Amino acid sequence: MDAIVRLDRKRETVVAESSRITARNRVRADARRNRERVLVAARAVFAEHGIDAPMATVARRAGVGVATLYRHFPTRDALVRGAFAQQMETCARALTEALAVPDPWQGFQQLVETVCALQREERGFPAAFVAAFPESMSEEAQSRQRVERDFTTLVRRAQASGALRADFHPSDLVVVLLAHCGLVAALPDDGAASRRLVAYLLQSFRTDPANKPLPPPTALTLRSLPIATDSSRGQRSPRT
Amino acid sequence: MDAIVRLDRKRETVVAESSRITARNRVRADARRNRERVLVAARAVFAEHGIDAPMATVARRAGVGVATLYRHFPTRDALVRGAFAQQMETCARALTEALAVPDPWQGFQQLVETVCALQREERGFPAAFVAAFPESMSEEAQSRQRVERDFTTLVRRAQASGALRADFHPSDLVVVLLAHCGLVAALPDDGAASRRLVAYLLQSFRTDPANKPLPPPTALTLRSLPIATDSSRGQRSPRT
DNA sequence: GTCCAAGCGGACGATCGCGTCCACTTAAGA
DNA sequence: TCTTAAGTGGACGCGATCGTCCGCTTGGAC
Repeated sequence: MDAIVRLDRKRETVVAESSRITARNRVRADARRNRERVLVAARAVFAEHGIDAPMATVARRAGVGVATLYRHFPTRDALVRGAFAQQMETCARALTEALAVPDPWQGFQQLVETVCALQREERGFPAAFVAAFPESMSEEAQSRQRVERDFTTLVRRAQASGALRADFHPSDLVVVLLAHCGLVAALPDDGAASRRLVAYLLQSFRTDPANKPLPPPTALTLRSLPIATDSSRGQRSPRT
Repeated sequence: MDAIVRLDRKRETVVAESSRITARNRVRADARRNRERVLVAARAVFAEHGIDAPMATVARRAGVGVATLYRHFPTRDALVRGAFAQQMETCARALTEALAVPDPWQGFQQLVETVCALQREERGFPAAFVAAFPESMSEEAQSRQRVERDFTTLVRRAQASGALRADFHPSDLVVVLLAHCGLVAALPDDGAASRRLVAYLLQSFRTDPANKPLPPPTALTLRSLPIATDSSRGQRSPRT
């Protein structure tokens, strides 16, 4: 494998394509450490300045050079995906767990609440979730298809049990998640608004609206909104 | 008024401050025309590339120079506000009209649906709505206070009539609008998702869920999402 | 200890958007 | 028609971000 054309710059690519399998274990310790540092820094910076924050800011926060960052994550998308891979996996796992819950409605409810809680707790994750959707939720198309099939199964079961309204459509999950993403992205606060929205939506999904008490209302008024202050504006056009 | 200090550069400012009232009618015809052109172009460009689109793009689309644009709208915020002032006024008017509807629940429902329809139809407006919230919905703090008071009145009435659930809080309107903004911003499509969300929420706001049929579900699946395609990515990081 | 390539950092040129400045154009009153 | 200042356009300087390039450092095999 070493006899292949060595046009200097091509070298790296060739190695990457041909011998990554054998080199897997030969990744330098400092490289692995730096990669991890970058991911931690990326989550912090993205949470603070939004996922459009300058790559250099992430690098500085991580204590590495920009080149190091670009080597590990050639594009911003790759970095975003890397930074929130864990959260994405948790989402996927939540679905599996939901299917395992005996009462299908409880499973359904738990799934929605878990995913929304995840979005509300990790700042920057909602934006990443929305931006990377087609590729995300899992790495490959096949896996995505499985997620879809599993969720449909969950919906069918919950409807069969009589708890989930018959006209709920699996695509409504996307609607809920995107709306929720928008809400938490606009309101980086304690999550009261998020909880409130989720409670409302879950109630309207039930066949029998048992009318459980809602979580407490938010302190929002039309005039005392934390939006468009310097901090949240930074979400859109970040500075160093 | 002409005898005031004329330090060359100060001139414009002085005139603006002292004689704008008399000059109101003396605005040149071409200036007014250009202003209008800029507004039209701004709406088009914002709809296409998001409200972060380069100012130069708006100017080019309007067929004017950048200086002209900056003269009429010194900041991006001013331009955004100008571009969507009409929509903002429509929102405010919708509240007044909702109060005039005999059945308070119908008024409430109509208000939510009107505002959401507006957000869904004018691309770029949702982002402007969220970004400019504290200043928007009306020009002055006093006016904002009136909006808040009127909406609270509407809510009280609807609750007294028994149709709106007692634990609905006026701040929930903010929650609904922000969530809806997020949804339509993420999904620049035909509005099916928006209608679906609004219907769900309105149902969960009712005391007696008459369970009217929902609007048709969206065609969304977990894998065939129009998000993160080139067109919607342009919403976030616009190019010329 | 020696070696060497994987890995590293930071400088650098390119690109882009911003907002100002200034010389020119033109609307509109006399 | 003449005058004039309001209005215009585009070039330009500035600063920020991008992603690459290249010489140096260091992990780890021997």
